[in-house]
Amino acid sequence: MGEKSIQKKQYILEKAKNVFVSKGYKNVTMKDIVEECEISRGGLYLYFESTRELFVEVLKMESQDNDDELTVAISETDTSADILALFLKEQKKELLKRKNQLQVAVYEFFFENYEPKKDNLLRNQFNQAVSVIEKLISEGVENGEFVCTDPLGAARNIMYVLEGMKISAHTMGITEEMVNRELLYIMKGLVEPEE
Amino acid sequence: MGEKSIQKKQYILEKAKNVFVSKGYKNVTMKDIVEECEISRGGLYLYFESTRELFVEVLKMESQDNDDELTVAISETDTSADILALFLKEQKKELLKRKNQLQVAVYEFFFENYEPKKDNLLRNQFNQAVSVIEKLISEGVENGEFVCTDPLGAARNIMYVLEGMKISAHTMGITEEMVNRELLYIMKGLVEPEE
Amino acid sequence: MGEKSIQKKQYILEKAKNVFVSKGYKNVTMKDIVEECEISRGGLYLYFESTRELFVEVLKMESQDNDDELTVAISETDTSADILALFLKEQKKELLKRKNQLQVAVYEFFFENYEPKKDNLLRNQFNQAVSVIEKLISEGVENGEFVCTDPLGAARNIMYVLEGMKISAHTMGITEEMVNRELLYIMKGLVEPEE
Amino acid sequence: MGEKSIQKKQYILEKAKNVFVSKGYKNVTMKDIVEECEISRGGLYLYFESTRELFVEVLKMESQDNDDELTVAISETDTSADILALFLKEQKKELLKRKNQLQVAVYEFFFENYEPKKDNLLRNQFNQAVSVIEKLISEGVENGEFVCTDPLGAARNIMYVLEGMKISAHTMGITEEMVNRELLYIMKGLVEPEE
DNA sequence: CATGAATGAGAGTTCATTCAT
DNA sequence: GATGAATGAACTCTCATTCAT
Repeated sequence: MGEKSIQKKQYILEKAKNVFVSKGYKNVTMKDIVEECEISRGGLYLYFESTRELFVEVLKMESQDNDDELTVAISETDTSADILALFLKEQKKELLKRKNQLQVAVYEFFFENYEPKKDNLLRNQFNQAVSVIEKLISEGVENGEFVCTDPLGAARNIMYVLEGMKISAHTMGITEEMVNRELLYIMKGLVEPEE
Repeated sequence: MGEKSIQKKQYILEKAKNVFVSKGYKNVTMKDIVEECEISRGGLYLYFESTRELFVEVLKMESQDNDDELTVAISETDTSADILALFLKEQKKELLKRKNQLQVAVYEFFFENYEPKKDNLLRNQFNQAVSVIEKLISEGVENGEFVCTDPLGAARNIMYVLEGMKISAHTMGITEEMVNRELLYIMKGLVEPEE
Repeated sequence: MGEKSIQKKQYILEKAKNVFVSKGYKNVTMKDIVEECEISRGGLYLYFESTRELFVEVLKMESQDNDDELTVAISETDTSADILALFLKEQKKELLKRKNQLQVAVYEFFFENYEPKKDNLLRNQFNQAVSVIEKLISEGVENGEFVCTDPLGAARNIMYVLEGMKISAHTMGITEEMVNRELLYIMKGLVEPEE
Repeated sequence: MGEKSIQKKQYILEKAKNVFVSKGYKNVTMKDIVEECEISRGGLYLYFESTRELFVEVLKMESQDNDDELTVAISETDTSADILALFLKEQKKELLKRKNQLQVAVYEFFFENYEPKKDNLLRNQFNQAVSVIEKLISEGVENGEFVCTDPLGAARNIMYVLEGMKISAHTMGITEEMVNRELLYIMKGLVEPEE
């Protein structure tokens, strides 16, 4: 497959992402993709043979993009608390933009394609985020910004709360106020330990 | 529709629940239901006109059943801490039984049928659970079992963690050990305040 | 079948007629009839076994009713010209009441059930009407009201024009003005012979 | 849709016409068309999405064909009376060929799709024919072939008689003799005015 | 007689997938 | 590589008709 083909593949993935964003995963048909891309039915099959394969590739593309963003952001900030705050702010932003994300499609995809044993992208991302947060909290404790006897536990707790809010946003709805309240509760737990 | 029909309707709902449990929501066709019930195509349409309607009814049935269970369980126990522990134990049990629950179907259904304004079953259940937990914590604080300056915040935090674990169970997998770890973290936050 | 049954049969036919009037012939299902009658599905089959049978009976009932009406009307009038005018006025009334007649159903029925050899209700009615008109014209000629050398031909011409207007009313539409114009043309041909 | 597709579309319309000719309009299903065309179910839907759309197209095709025929025929004849006679002869031919025409389907279609306000194909054809006949009669009067004080009225009368015979042919049956008789009556009215 | 639940055939429609060009 | 026509399986839904009660 020449360079030209790689560009076309990329083009298809961008268009496919739009479709998954607006229709989720299960609702998407090869026909939808073909129409969004304005290519021929047969043409699509030269590059991808199912919506599943398309979604996997879209996901790879996305996770690559996200990693890049995160790295960039972190490199521009200061203290641990600042970085954690920034991280949470990013999460909040994601949580609140409705109708504009791949999240539902991701859920639908993993419902069908959940693989406990093999590499699970979501789990890896989750664990990675836990590590980052744990490290931030530990550093924060060291330099006196945070008070916490179990940084790992706290990090996991934060991540599960975020996951909880993420799914809630799509099933029962969530407002900015609600997100703020939860994030504040978390931060208070780190800076103002209960006595 | 006489009494006999009501029984049949009930029968269909039981069978339909099985189907939703094993196939989720979106994958289910009227044909699936018909085959599980071993009735004729037209026969099913006498009672329900879409998988959507079937699912709504299954959900009503389930939430009724759950309310009953909860009430019964609570009436048999003692202190606030005990009740909270029992509640969490129940949640844990739910979390860990895989391939045996409606949860995925519920998610899929609410992705499609999310209604921000009107009565949202999931939100109502969530809020109800928050209230119960808040009350339990408050009572626990009063009788010295717990230490907590913000019972409502704590209750919400617990519920979001549970939601986070619930969705995680279906997308990245979760083990008993992981659940225990989280619940322990929560309980520790209530009984052993950080110093 | 007792008297009670005959009444019920009559009841069903009245209701069935409503359905045929509003939906034509081919669109009507046994279900439609059942719903209009508010009886059970099986109940209808005790009396009629198809929409075809129902329609045939409705038609018999109707043609009986029409004969009665015609007789009554004629007995109350005077000269031949008057009677012919009355007859045409009746036809005009029928022509112009849209959405309120069996005519479309009749057409649809005879399209499917046209029988050249056997007794054909429509042909009989047509021929009968031709005879009546012929007689009226002849009488009119005798008493100097009309001028016509071929009363039978004229009668047939009139009937075909009426048939033409009747079908036109349902396929291309017809207005009162248009009907008046045609009837006037016909009457002028009888009273003011071209020189 | 390339040239090839247009040919196929044409092919389907020809076959569909056969079906409409033999089964009328309402009785025809997409399956009937598919079988007549010997193509796949899905294949038909590539070109037409309903029997309604098919029929509309068949009708367009037919009316195009008819216009062509008429023009050709007229250009080859002489006097007004000759042309009128030719026209009536054509009508007679149409009237008498049973089981070989679209007429019943046309009626059924317009029963359902009668549009009083908008362009109504049948009305347009009717009016056009009236104009032609009127002109022929007028010309005939001018050159002494016909005697008629109201050419327009006569033209309309003729067309309604033709319509009447057309519908009668399908509901009560009509023979060549009957048609001849009516046409003769009409012609006599034009050439031998009553005294 | 009367009911209405139940059946199953059949119509409509959509798409994943193939394949000749 | 690319096209898009063609296929056929699968699903939804509706009714005529039957039959146990």
